Amino acid sequence: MSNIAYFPVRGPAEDNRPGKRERTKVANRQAILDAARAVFGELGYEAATVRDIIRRTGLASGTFYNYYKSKEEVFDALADDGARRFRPLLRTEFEKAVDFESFLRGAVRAYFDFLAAEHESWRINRPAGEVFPHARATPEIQAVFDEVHAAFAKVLEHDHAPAVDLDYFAAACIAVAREVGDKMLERRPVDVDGAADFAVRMILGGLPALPRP
Amino acid sequence: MSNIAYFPVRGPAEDNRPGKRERTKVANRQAILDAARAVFGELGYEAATVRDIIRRTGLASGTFYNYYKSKEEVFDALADDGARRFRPLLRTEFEKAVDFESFLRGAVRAYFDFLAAEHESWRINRPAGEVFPHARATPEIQAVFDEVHAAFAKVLEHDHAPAVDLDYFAAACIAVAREVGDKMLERRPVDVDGAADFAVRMILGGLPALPRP
DNA sequence: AGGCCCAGATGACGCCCCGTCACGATTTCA
DNA sequence: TGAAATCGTGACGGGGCGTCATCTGGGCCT
Repeated sequence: MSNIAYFPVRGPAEDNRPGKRERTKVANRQAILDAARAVFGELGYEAATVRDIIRRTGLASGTFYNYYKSKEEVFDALADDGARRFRPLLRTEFEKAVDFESFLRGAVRAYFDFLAAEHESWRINRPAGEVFPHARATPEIQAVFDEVHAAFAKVLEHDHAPAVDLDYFAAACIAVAREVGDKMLERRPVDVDGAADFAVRMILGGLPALPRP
Repeated sequence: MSNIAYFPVRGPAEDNRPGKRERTKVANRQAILDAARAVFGELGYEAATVRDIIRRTGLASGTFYNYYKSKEEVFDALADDGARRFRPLLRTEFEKAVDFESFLRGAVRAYFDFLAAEHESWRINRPAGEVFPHARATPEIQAVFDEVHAAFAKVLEHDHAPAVDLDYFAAACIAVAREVGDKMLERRPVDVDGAADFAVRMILGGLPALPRP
């Protein structure tokens, strides 16, 4: 053996790759998240257990609790993840928008596209009838709601639109988008355009403005 | 003591009161339901256990399972109970209605009144943030949805209104009513009139028709 | 009234899942 | 290289779940 010891040389391009500890940590966290998505998809939320999730990763049961406190927390992390990925799309629509109508149309369209895409990674083999607790108000989801609320306020003000009860209005819009979005996913083929058109007209003009099929 | 023994005489008005067996059965079922309502109110749905419920009744744990299969089933029974009590109110509104607008107004108003009344018996001491699985599609709740759907179809046809995508439309209306109703309950004082007015205008005319506060 | 029968109340039991913790392996740092 | 820190591990106690053998008392007959 050379008596010149080997030391990893860090060149000018500093190797800022985290150490092994850190790498396995993020890998484990991600593995648990992936396993959880799969298990929730196959067994449904209620039936899934922490051990079902951790078993799929090959890790020990105790390890799960180094990353998440409970099944609920993992689920919330998945939900947060979705919300976190959606937020930039929403922001883009806000920046593109020139008035309330264009913002609404863009945002609904973005949401429905997002829904359709996510749909694939979830509905693998879900027991019929079970409903995921979509409504969980995780921090990131709440942030999305707040952002919608704020965007509505700004855009409506810019339009010199008459003041409305924003709390009710934003809630109603989100409700319409959610429900029509859900129904959209149940139809074959999935018609994002049609559903988005419906939701936008519903919000902008109510019953008289709806498309006639 | 008189030597003329006392025998309860069953007159022509036959005593068809059920026997003691049957009476304790309905009493137990009701006791479990009441206890469940209280426990769900105090601990929230997730934290509540079958034993919390049965303990409050003084019955043995096994007895619970003579009446309901699980915590879920008891919760669904409570939800069904609410839906079953609401259905006649909805039907009354349908019979009173002369056109779509009057039906919608009556139905929304009835629902919000119902919500405000039920509110009392539930929000006793609920842990903040937890959301009940309102969305559970129990048979009775599904029946209410179907009835709204059917009523919409009949009333709109009677109005000679242009055909719309009833599935989307009914879902959107229910979503608006639910969400605005929820928000209504969070405000002090609870303003049923204002909330109903908002929801009805939202559905009938969308954003431009909303009241300006 | 007395006796038989069975619906249904009872609670102990075994099962499974939960969350913890003491231990050991591996990485990091001096 | 050795000490210290970090984190994976799986056994364990705790507790809720749903069942079942047993017991109790109401219904019904003679």
